[in-house]
Amino acid sequence: MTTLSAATGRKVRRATMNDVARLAGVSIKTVSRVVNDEAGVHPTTAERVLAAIDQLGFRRNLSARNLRRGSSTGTVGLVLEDVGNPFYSGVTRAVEEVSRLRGRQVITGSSDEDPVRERELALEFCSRRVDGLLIVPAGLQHAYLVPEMHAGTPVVFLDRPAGDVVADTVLVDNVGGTTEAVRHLASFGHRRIAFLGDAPDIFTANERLRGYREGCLQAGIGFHESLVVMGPHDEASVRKALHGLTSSADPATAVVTGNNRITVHALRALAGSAHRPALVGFDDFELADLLSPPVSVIAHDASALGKAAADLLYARLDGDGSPPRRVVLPVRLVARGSGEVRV
Amino acid sequence: MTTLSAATGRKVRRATMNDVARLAGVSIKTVSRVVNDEAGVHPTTAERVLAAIDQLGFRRNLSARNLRRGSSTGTVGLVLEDVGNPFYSGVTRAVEEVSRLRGRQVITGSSDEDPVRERELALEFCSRRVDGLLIVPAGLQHAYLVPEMHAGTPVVFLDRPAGDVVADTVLVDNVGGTTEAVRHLASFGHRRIAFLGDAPDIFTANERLRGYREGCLQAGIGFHESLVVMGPHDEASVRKALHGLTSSADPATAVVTGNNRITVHALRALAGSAHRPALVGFDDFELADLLSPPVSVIAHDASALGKAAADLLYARLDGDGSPPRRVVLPVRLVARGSGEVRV
DNA sequence: TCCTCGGTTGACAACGCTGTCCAGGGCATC
DNA sequence: GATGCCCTGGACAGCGTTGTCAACCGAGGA
Repeated sequence: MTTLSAATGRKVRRATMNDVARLAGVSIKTVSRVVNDEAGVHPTTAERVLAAIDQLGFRRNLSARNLRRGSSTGTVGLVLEDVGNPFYSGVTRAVEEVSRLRGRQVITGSSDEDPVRERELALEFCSRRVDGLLIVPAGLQHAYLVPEMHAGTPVVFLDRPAGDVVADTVLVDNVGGTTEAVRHLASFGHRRIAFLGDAPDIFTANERLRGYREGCLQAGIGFHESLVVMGPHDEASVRKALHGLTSSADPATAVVTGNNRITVHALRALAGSAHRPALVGFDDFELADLLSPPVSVIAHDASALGKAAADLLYARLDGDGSPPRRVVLPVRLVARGSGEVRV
Repeated sequence: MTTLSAATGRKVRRATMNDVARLAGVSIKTVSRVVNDEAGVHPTTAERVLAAIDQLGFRRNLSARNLRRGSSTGTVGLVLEDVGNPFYSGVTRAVEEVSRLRGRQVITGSSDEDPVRERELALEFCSRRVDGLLIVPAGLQHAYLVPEMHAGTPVVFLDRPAGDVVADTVLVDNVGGTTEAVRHLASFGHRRIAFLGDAPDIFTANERLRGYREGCLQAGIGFHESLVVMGPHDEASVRKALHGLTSSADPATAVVTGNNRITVHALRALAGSAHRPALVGFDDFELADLLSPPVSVIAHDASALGKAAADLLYARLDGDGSPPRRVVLPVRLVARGSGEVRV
């Protein structure tokens, strides 16, 4: 590979084993042996080789090595919505942690919830011959992965299931969590409980809506379409939705927010308002306990999600050939104050 | 490459161009031409090849391609302290963004502030022949990178300078920011302003301490060793330090915290306490505006940092051979309330 | 002295792909 | 009918590395 030297702007070529061999006056195979700590090299020879390596700044080319050995590339691909989102960076960290123990590197990419971009990323990773793929799916079409899976690249879906592919999947208990949130609020006397969710084509948003409905039914307060707003993303739309919900003739006295971003937008919208609805948010977030009132949440663990998915992937890489599994991680309600307000 | 098929547990081999060629009844070179959209293939032939590709689930092996072409691997390596930390995940996102436009993938790794781990990661990335390296340095020894840089791998240091290597570096104005924080507090009448910083062997911690001292001198309130505590990491030690500072005979009436983690620990320690010292924290963080009182901070932009570093790296990759640059990004004081309290 | 044996070392091919160069066939031109 | 050119397709080498196999060398035993 030739490239411009940062220091000099001169064209440079990285030293190869051949260069080292020439300089050390040995065959290339001997260099290979030294580099790979293989037995059967005379100490004196090894020393000469090491000196040459040092002098030339040689570093073994892993691509060539893997190509020749036909072995794994030692990488796994992680496609998520946004590496910058604290929730996903927790996932990333956990995946990295597990991968480090397995001696593998993680390549990440953000799909920004765009199915096309997801596909590009995943296939690009496959071209790089990652040993496995972890994907937070955007959209519902994943048939494009079938050839890859068939060719031996294990795929694990995180946080959401794939649309049209049977594969390992790790989810959190979206339905159970939201159900519990509603029942919790109802236990404090609330009967007009609103739900503010993400766009309904997102799996988790839909599941949480299901859980909300289920909670309403279980609490005996009925499910009212008018108390549901799906899709608001930014602060303005959340503010507007909240205003609509709490200022109607028969206003909502409590709100369940469908994810951490919506929760934060809602908190900002409600800041300083005179009478605030009770609130339980899906997803925990830092400092929730320091707000006033502290925010009650349905908590689940990004690292647990990442770890479970990575464990599953590595089990496949270890040869686990059992049928695809679906793991659902538990969530727990953390009562901090904002949800424990009587009507 | 052989591996176990996730679906069947059977050994599978990915199809190669050779397989495709055999199936389509053409030469391997013709397959290559089709795959690379090269001109000069009869449409009928191309169609036959594409059908074979489809049938076999062939996907070009990028490692082999890059090896043969001697071209870039299309990857850059990013070594930071912890991908899970929101600050760094903002950096990661920005790097990814810039890289995407340049058609490159990002490989990340967390050093956990461990120089040995940082070195392992960086050199592993070099073995993978990343086109460039972005490093948030841990420790002060980076001579190990000299052969790599000499071999043509550009390196940009982020957030902190390297110890013993002259290279491109992107920093934020640590000194200026802390100086401003102290002067700001002093302008509200504070004369006993404490500083709670990270371990002094971390560059940013040390710089911010310098800024603190400078601020004290500029404000004419003198620098008092007894008002400085460096090194506390966890909530317990921050709590202890704060208690010591605010309950002495001549207590601190204001505090500057040295980074976002310390700020958060301090806020937690101070929560519910009767009279709180004025506080300005280094690093902005989400929800700072929603706490009571809202937290004043020295803000700087993780994405700006990541973008600046990535831009610098890609300039080098584009052949920029000018002397190493040091970019210092501005910070700004965001007054939200916690720092605007009179003595 | 010859042979064997263990310890070292090297020649060579091949991993999957692409750049170079050449062959064959069809067509227009002379 | 011969010549030259374009179009299509293939043979071959080689990117940097490692697995295979064989060669060499000195020592020790028959």
